[in-house]
Amino acid sequence: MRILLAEDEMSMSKALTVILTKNNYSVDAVFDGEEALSYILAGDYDLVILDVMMPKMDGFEVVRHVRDKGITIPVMMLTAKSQIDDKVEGLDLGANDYLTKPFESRELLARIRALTRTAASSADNTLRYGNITLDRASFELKGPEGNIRLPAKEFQLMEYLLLNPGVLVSSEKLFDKIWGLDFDGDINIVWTNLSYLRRKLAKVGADVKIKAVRNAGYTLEQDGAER
Amino acid sequence: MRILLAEDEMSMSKALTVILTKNNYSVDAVFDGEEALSYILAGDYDLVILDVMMPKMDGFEVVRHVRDKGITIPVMMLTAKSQIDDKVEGLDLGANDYLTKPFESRELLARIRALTRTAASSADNTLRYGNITLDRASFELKGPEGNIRLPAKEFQLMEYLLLNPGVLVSSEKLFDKIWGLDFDGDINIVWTNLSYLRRKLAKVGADVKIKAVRNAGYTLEQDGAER
DNA sequence: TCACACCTTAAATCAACCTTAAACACCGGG
DNA sequence: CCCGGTGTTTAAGGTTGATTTAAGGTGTGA
Repeated sequence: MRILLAEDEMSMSKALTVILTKNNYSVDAVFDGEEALSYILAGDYDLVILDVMMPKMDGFEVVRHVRDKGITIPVMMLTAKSQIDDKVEGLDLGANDYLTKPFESRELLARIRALTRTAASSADNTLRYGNITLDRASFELKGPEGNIRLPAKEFQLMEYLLLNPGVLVSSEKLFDKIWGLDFDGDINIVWTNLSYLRRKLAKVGADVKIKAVRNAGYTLEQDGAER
Repeated sequence: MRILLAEDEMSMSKALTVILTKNNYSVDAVFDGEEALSYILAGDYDLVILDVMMPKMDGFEVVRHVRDKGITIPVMMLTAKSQIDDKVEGLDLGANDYLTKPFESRELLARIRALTRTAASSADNTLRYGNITLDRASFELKGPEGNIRLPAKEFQLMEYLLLNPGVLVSSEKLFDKIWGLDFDGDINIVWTNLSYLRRKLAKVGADVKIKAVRNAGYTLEQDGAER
């Protein structure tokens, strides 16, 4: 899951980045509204966290521009103010949620989960497909023959595939989604991590596999199940 | 816009109904959790507002059941309590938003707008002709007797022909279009790939064929159909 | 029936993808 | 502060399947 964090106050930005990263979100931090807007337009984020008060363009402005472009990405607004008028303004302009500082990290994380929840993800924060389960809280991959805790990159790969089961996903998509636009390594990194992930899928006795489609991408599919 | 309101306290329910109705929402009010669940499953609502504390089944339970059925309708939870733990629980169970009583109607309405703001668009990415279809996302050629994933070059040939059904296309045109002007191989390559493609068309039971016109090119035509 | 245009097949080549291992970076404990 | 462990990235060689080449085949019109 990729999150764009737009927060000009450095200590807050750092703290949030640490919290989010520890929870296996891949975070890009920007420090003013204009940067935020351009990153949103260019990048492929699952969520944007916007401070209301920022240099150059405030959070409200950013949201307005984003929505004007028809982009429906979930936006969470942060502010020190707690007046209802501000909340109403933010939500009317297209923010999906609103959090007032100070807040607890548990609440932040819970709200992020709520905002990024999709049809494929269940209420108890686990993803299932075939005989495997991915626990998004503990990052554990569970199968009939054991459980393994996945490292961040492999977790994100598995998560993305489980959110799109049976869908063909190009390796560039995975690359952008998990390593971000500014990572300048080789696409090879995707293959390597998929390889590690496959080994772990085998180890827990999964009946699903990550199938490569040459020149096209990957799909997660269940063993004896031809659609 | 249809809203299901599940709130057992009569005065609150009345008040909410008035507010929502005034704002052009059509509201169905129910007064316990079981009722709420059966209405959600039966009805076609754009949003559900759920009180946490209700007779027979509380709001958390209702959400859990709804999500277990794979229903992704936006849910807003209402509660008198304001502890973070409750918020976390509610959001984790699948609610999309959370509002603590008492609240101002402006905030309620703003949050409803945020939750029901939707944008969904999906382009149909398949080409059809005769009894075959070509899925441009998955590179699959589908016919009555089966599906085959086409390799890139054959796919491009098929795609070009399907975009110009019945039109006479010279082999030079295909050559330039697919292999590019700087490719210095033989025109033979087109014949080879057309040959492979024809075999696959036959395999999926297609009623269309690629007809060669001596000294002119090719046309895609349907079996017994002279246009 | 000859030449030309096109077809088919199979083998050779090439690119994409996989796997492994080693290098590197980071972090918590001693 | 150093050390070992964990996680991430780079690099290199292997495998597989797509692409291209090449060579022989078939049909058709002059």
